[in-house]
Amino acid sequence: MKTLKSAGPELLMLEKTAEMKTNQWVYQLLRTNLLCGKIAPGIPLTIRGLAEVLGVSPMPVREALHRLACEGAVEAKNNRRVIVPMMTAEKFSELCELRILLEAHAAEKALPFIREQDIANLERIDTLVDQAVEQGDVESASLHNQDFHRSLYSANPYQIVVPLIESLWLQLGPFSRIAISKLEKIYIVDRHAEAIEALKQQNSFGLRRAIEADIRDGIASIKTVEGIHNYFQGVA
Amino acid sequence: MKTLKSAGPELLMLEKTAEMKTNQWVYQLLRTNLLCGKIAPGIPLTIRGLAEVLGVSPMPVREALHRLACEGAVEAKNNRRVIVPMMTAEKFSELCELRILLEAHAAEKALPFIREQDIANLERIDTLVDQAVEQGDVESASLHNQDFHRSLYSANPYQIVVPLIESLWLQLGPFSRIAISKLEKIYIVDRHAEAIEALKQQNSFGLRRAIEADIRDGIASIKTVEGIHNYFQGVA
DNA sequence: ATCTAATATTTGTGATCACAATATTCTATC
DNA sequence: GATAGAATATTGTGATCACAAATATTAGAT
Repeated sequence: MKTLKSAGPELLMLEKTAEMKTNQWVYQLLRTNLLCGKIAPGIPLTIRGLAEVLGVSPMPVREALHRLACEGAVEAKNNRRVIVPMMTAEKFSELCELRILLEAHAAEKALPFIREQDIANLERIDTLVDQAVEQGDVESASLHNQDFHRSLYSANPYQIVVPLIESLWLQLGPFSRIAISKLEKIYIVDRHAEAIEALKQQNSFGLRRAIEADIRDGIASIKTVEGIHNYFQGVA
Repeated sequence: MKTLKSAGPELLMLEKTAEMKTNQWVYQLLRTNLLCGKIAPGIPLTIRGLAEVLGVSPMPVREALHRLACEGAVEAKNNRRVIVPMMTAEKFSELCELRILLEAHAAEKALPFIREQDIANLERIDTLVDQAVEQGDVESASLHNQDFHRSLYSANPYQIVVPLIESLWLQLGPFSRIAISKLEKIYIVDRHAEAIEALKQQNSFGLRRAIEADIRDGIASIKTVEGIHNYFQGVA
């Protein structure tokens, strides 16, 4: 049986800062690795195995795995095995549709709360995305892109939808990264710029369109990736 | 300070069946009590306190509370206190909008997968709702109503959206119950019947409309409840 | 050599303990 | 009497252990 331990410590490590609690560190670390696709679908994740690799007690790992299962990032089988779920074409399609549905709604709901400083902040983040893409820093680009979306939606103080959206991102796993990495720079800049322009004009419909297009561009770019089909049906 | 323990063991108890694991029992019990509104907003929930009331070790309670926090049913403050979140008018409104958005989508996506036996099953569940409402059994009516919606959406085997919807129900907490309890019987029957009729005719648009109307009816009925404003802003 | 049964290992869960951080209560001072 | 500070109690977290269930491995029989 192939396990994570036998597959080698292929985990991307995050350094644990002092003020950070262990459970948060483990959670963030596993979350990041799942989003990167570092942990292949089908490989069983065990509490003790991960605890040993990370050098912590099983307790924080237990907690993090439960939370990730709750968010849909990992799947708790009834054999009481925890694995990274397989991706299927249908599941991928449904996740993308839900992203568009929820993020367009979230953007529209955030619009009335957007102040000048929020727009300035979004422009700053967009610059960071731009720079990261230019430098080919996929990790940063993906991170800042998510930050752009989250910052926009979070302008609405009555927040229900952002956690739901983040759950979708988690379930999309490595695909959100792939989208960013393969995307021509101009696309991202365009869509984000369009969104910012719509914000300035208080143009609700334009904002929806910009966000929807941003997501669709990402999806379209994924389909151009060579050998992307290997990511489906669990073939790592 | 008013705590759960000092407030008395006002918890609605579920009996723990043998094949049920302790953590599931605790989770279901707390979940049910939150949906009933048995636990008032603002009251701090402590691991040890609940463990003592339930007669279990702190460990399953710790797990259940973390999961409920992840689902938005309880709120983990940074003081590391866990409380039932307050309901505000804006939050309530946003939750209802998201319910309509997601459930209409879910219904539409389920439609192509609906078989004859699914329709028969939905009709059976609807009868149960009907009976429960007739007998004034709010608990059963609420349960069967949720079952109706969940069964409909779950016909789609590529399920992403149902957990998101269930999270919304949890965050709406006691309100979903109130809606059922105060609703004139005829309304529910009508909307569910409309939905079933649309299913039979493979009428996607009609199905959306029926589901949306069903949810809106519930919301409308809530607003007629005497003293409903006490449920907002945390006044228990 | 292959299939089955028994053994051994691994795994998740639940319980208990230690500890640091937070909250609460008590006390001294003005 | 009110307020600030100290002492006390409570809480969540992390670690370790015991145990039952599930898996993996081995032994035996045909």
